[in-house]
Amino acid sequence: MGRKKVELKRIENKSSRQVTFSKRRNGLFKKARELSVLCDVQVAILVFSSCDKLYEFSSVGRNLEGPYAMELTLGDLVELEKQLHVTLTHVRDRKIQMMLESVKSLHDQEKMLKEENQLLEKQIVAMKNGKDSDHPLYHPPQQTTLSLLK
Amino acid sequence: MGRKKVELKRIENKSSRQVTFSKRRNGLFKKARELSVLCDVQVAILVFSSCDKLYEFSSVGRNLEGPYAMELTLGDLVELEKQLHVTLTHVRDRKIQMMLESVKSLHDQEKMLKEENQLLEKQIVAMKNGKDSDHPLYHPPQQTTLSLLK
DNA sequence: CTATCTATGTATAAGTC
DNA sequence: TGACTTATACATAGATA
Repeated sequence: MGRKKVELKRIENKSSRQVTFSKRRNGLFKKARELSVLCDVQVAILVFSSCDKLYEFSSVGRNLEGPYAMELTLGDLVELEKQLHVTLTHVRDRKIQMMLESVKSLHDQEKMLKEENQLLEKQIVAMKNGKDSDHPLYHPPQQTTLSLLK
Repeated sequence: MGRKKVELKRIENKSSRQVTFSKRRNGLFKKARELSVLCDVQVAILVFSSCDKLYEFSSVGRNLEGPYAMELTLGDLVELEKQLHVTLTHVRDRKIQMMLESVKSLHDQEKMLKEENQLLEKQIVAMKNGKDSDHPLYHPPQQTTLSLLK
């Protein structure tokens, strides 16, 4: 849509890529706004530049102008939450996955540590049984030791 | 962009609204794809029709096609992580927060368990020193016990 | 970088099948 | 319903300031 037909591949020249980004981003948002209004739908767009910037567009709140603006859009929040959930799911979010794995790993480690504790306690019991009873002995607390180490 | 200039307001005729929705939605997604490719950015679009349908577009995974698909884009992960962070911050995502708390809690518990283990080992050492040396004793492995419990 | 200009490529509203 | 067609409106690449 310009003087020349543009090839569909990454624009290598940095500055013209930046210019194109700015132009087309605005164009995209405009189209989104139009779609939202014309067809009475909600549109949200997230654009992540390769640097670190986030550009967002959202039609949420489109109908919230005027006297009802302050009415607190609980529905909108719920909607956003749904949207986010879907986004996260569909964008194959790796972070969630990594965190889930992290959690799992921690659970595993926790389990191992608990087993180790049991082993050590058994060791202690075994040693206790194998010696004189007048020795000062370790009495495992009835509560879990965890709470004591708090 | 058609035979007539269109007014920017909700299209009242249901069927032409549907037609326009379909056309413009595709157009929007195409534009998004182009923006994504040309400017090397990631774009996600969510469209919620007034009924209950969700239409999505996402450029994530754009660079994972072809022979390099398996090369694992660490950069993409980092990117996603950054993006996600920003997104989550912006949209005040609860899920991540809960997971982070869960992770923290597990870390805390892990720390406590480790401390407990140390305490128990000290106990054992103390008991060992307080008795005859010809007793069959527990020898803490040089490797971490964790690996043994694997 | 930001803004504007304009030739040209695209998107799409209606129309037609 | 879609799938094409076509006339037009719109978006925008490159140039220029």
